[in-house]
Amino acid sequence: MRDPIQVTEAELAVLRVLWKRQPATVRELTDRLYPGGDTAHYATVQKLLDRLQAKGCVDRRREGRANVFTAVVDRGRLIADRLRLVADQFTGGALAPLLSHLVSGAELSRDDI
Amino acid sequence: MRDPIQVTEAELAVLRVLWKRQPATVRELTDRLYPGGDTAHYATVQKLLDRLQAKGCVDRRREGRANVFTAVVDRGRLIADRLRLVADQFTGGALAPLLSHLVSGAELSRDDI
DNA sequence: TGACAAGTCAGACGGCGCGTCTTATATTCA
DNA sequence: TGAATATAAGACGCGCCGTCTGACTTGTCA
Repeated sequence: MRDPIQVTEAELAVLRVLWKRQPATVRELTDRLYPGGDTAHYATVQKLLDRLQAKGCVDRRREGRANVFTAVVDRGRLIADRLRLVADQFTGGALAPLLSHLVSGAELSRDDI
Repeated sequence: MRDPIQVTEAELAVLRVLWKRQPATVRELTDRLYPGGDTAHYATVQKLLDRLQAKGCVDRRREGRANVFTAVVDRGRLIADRLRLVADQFTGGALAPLLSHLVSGAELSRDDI
């Protein structure tokens, strides 16, 4: 099976913006993440996008002289992968035992099923 | 609220042994984790126990010339903390949205509730 | 008692990932 | 052509993690 996608906090911040405003340039993303950001911040976002692309989370498309980025993984996929990691570490991969720890904090559980 | 406990993979391996054979000396743990391990592995386990104690996961008690360790957190506590982190990152802290990603892989969900 | 084995403790090390930043190069347009 | 804007590649510092070394303490037994 494909191995789970692991995303860092800064990378996730980029994805969060992308999920809202789908195709976006580096500049648009930078303006949202670092309002009034300078050249360095711009390059930071670029590097994060590089790594996101390497992880298969993002698609890069040339448009004019700029790159336009699109997210190719959704939030649910990342969540599922993270939960799988937790399951692997704690319950030998079984997902069911995790349920009990969720419902202790969640109240509308019956509706979901 | 107290902040969630974060444990690394090697630290978790120590805890897994402890959860089975409750009070245990460094030697016992080392023999289980590094069969035929030398002095260096012994020291590694010691350092891991140091860090586990600093994180409040383990209790150290002197017995003769040796230290005897006991786990003071259970697996469920660590799982709950990890799930909380996932929720914070992806759903703004809400646990309920995580449920749907669990049931896709788990089948006995009705029994748990 | 003195020497030796066994355990403890503090600290340093290499590697790696993450977020950041610098620099050099390419592209577009007035 | 030159200025503005974008890209691309790489280096940097920091912190964490797992490991390992060495000096010190504690108990045991001839």
